[in-house]
Amino acid sequence: MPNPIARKLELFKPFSKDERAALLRLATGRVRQLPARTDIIREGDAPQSIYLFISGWACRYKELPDGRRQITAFVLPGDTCDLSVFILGEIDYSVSSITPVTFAEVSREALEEVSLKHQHIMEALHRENQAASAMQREWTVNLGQRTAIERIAHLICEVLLRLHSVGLVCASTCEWPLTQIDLADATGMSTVHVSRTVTALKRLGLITQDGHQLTVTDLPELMRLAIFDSKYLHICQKATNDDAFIKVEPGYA
Amino acid sequence: MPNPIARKLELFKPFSKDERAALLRLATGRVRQLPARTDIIREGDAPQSIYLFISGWACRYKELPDGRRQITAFVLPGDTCDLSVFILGEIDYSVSSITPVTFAEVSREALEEVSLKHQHIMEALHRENQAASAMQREWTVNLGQRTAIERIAHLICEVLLRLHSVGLVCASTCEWPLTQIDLADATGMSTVHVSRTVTALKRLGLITQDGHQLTVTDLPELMRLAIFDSKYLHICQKATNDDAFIKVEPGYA
DNA sequence: CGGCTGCTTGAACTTGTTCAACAGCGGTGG
DNA sequence: CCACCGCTGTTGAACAAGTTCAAGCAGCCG
Repeated sequence: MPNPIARKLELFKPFSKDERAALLRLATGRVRQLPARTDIIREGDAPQSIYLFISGWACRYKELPDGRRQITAFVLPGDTCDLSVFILGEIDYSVSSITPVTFAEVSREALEEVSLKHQHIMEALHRENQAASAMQREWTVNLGQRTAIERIAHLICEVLLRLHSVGLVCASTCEWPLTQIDLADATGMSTVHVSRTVTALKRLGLITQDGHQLTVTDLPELMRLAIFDSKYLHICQKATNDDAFIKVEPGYA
Repeated sequence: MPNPIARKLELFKPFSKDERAALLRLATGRVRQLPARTDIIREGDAPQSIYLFISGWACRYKELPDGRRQITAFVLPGDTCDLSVFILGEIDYSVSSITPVTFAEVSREALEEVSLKHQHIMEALHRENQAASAMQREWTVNLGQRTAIERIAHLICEVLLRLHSVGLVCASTCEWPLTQIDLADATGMSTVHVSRTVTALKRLGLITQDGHQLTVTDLPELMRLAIFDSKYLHICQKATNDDAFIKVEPGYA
């Protein structure tokens, strides 16, 4: 599999050979591995690096002092985390691995050096960052306006398309390491209701699960149910042609 | 009143005389006024300018095709909207005025020119942008984890502190142009329940309303109820000393 | 004055939560 | 190898939170 970071950052605009090489150097420099369910960043940290995620799933979350926990985003291969450190200083959320993860650490200095020489790489990182903001807005809509089944369906659509954009979906099937507890924390629902809702999606013939694999058996209908409009992901269409099983409709309709 | 844009952008790091002058030039260049309840940006637009809000309230929102509407942020004096245009191209949300608003339009060219000459201004704009992302994350938490009364309380705390940071709060009182419909769209609740919840906050002696003015009569208790931690706003502490009536506790506790 | 919009209140209803019991599975240790 | 344990997911039943429907009221503007 090609490096998901290059793949993801190139979605909008292909890199030159030079740029790709520079990016690869970044992504193979200080590579770290962590086991599943381990904190990578804790709220209040002020890390001196950004992270480029190479493999595995993680999540960003915030906790209330009484233990309530909201997952605010999933971090998938090819994602970066998080450019804002250098701008805001202190971080107001935590990041934790869900599966074992590997990621590259890029120091502020390394990043600055690259940004001088390779403007396009910096631009791509900023675009990635803004796309993450757009996702955050859509999550706000998801929690505020959608019903339980719409929420879960929407989340599945989002993850599937994002995984697809980095080549991690095959025949509408992808890894699915999320527990229903994760799903509950991401959608603001109780685990009990998540269970019932996922069951409902299966009974509707929209998804099936086999171990840690999830298959979307009727993506158009899942997207319709979720009122899913992929525009907010800002993923270039070109990427979605690799896999004949995914056809992203322009707009809802 | 001093220009809220300079005031807001300077919260983190004061500008030089030169920079302040340049910013003022931007903010007094192409100034536009719009009446209340008017769209400023529509989803799908690709504006060639960013907006610096000088006076009045606006909101960012997204609509589902069936009419459900989620306000994802309030835009207050001193806020900018939205740097990401130039990075992502097409915009995935709408912005609409709530009161009559005045704002300055800054073209891409003007911005690029300033960014070359006045690095600090650009940095401040980026910081503002990242702070908006942090707010969006907190809104996700608000909708996902907090109960009705906590949500409304949290929203009031946020707006009060933000207004305070640009000098628009006096003796714990501020303008409050939001209808309960706005509040409902922002918190994902029905207007009926917003009404009951606001009434509850009044009965608890935490807030009072007089026409379009809102007074927070017990901010510490409101913050406690809301489980409000101001850190996510990334507002410098210094700003909050101007008004003796507001004391932001560090952390919840 | 009349009509509109926004706010309030009651009552019935819906959605999702909580509590509780249990099943399945994988890992660990005897 | 089996017994046991903890974790995850499932299901039922009672319950709570928030919605919907409906009516009425207050304030504002023309």
